[in-house]
Amino acid sequence: MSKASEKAYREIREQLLRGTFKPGERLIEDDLASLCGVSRTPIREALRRLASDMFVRQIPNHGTFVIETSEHDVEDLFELRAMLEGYAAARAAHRVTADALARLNEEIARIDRALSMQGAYYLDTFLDANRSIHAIIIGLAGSERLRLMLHSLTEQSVVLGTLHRYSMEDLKRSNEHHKEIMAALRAGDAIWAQAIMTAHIHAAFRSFSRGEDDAVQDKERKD
Amino acid sequence: MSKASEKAYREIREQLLRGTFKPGERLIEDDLASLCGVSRTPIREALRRLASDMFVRQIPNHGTFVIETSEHDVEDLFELRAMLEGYAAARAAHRVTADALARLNEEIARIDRALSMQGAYYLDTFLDANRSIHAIIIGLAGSERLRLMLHSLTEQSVVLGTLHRYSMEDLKRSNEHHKEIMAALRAGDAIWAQAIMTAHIHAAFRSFSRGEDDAVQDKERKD
DNA sequence: CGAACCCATTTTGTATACAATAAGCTGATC
DNA sequence: GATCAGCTTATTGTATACAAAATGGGTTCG
Repeated sequence: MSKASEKAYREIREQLLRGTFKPGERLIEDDLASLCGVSRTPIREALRRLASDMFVRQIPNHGTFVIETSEHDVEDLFELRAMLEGYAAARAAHRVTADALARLNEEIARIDRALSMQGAYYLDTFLDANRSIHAIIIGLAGSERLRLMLHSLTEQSVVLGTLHRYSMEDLKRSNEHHKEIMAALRAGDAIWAQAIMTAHIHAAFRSFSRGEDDAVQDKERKD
Repeated sequence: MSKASEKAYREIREQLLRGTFKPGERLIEDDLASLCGVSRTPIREALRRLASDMFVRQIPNHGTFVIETSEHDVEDLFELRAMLEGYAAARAAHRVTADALARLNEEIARIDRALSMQGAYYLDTFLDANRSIHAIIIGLAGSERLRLMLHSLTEQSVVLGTLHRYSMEDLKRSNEHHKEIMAALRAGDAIWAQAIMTAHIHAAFRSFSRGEDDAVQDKERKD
């Protein structure tokens, strides 16, 4: 945690996201240790964290392997996220505060500005503000367990490469959803909030799924 | 995992459930090591697992502490379980097999027999069969992620001492729910399955909550 | 020619030793 | 008398050494 363990976690995670370690590949603790410049002890801690994040899979006495992901997995992931975030939004509608609404409004405006200015880093701004928006809503739900579960799911969607696949149209619609979610929260309408949030996640999945079509066909042709 | 780590995990978990380690108490790795008869290395692995199970809370460079639980936590836990198991039941209705129905039927009958015979271990039988029933349904849902999340939640409800609080009436109603869930699955009716499963979990919560009333009132009087 | 067994090597699991950091306590100073 | 500094001790974090287990390859036997 304090230094070596955290460093190892970040480094291995980075390599996994970069694709240096391929799905199914076995990760040797000694190799990772020399790669990260630390001993095996913090490496083992890092691998355990990555396993609980479902980035890798550990088999006792056999080693740890990079997770192999399927199309079915992606759909599963989004469905769970849609359900849990919908639930979070419903709870948030009952517990929303003026301060939270103000913060949501600021983030939503930030996305609007970034998208209209068409600057170089509009996507980074979107991703950052989007993360904040969802964090605020999940925070309003007031369940640490729920927060952890959703954190795990969003982490997993990162490793599946579901980001950077959205068109400008997708991003604009996404932010319109944000505005509607905020309206539902302000109205204290839990069912509305839940429904629009569920739609929001499903729409994101379809955007991703559309962009992925070629790769899917390639994969399936091999079988 | 293989031996020492697993032993340490089970031993510490056992002590936590027994209440030997009190909520908020700090757990010293060295003490646990001598208690379990292993070195600190597997102890640290065990503590990490227990932390991801939310049995303990780890603060970097400060130590690990037994989780402190509140009434709000219990309600939160059951609400999440109700939602997730309801979702699992809905998915199960679409994917149910004849074999699974047969196994469900056997477990339900096992509970009926145990409850009607009033034997000494009817509660153990109930708990075991109940676990099987829920495992079968979650398995039918076909989502490893969902299975893991629910496993974590049920583990947590164990540490909160939510078992051994149910009356005979509660257990009988519970098994009637099981029968109705099975009927919904056989009919392939996802909405019915989801609704009755959600009710099933909420009923369990109210049973538990009722038995807990005195303790709750004591707690609240202090504030 | 194939399969199974045994040995060498690699890799994971555990123990111990060491380093770094935090908590507690004594004593000095204001 | 209280507070803060510095030291001592206790505890966590990391490295290394050792033990157990698994993989892989080669040989032998059917």
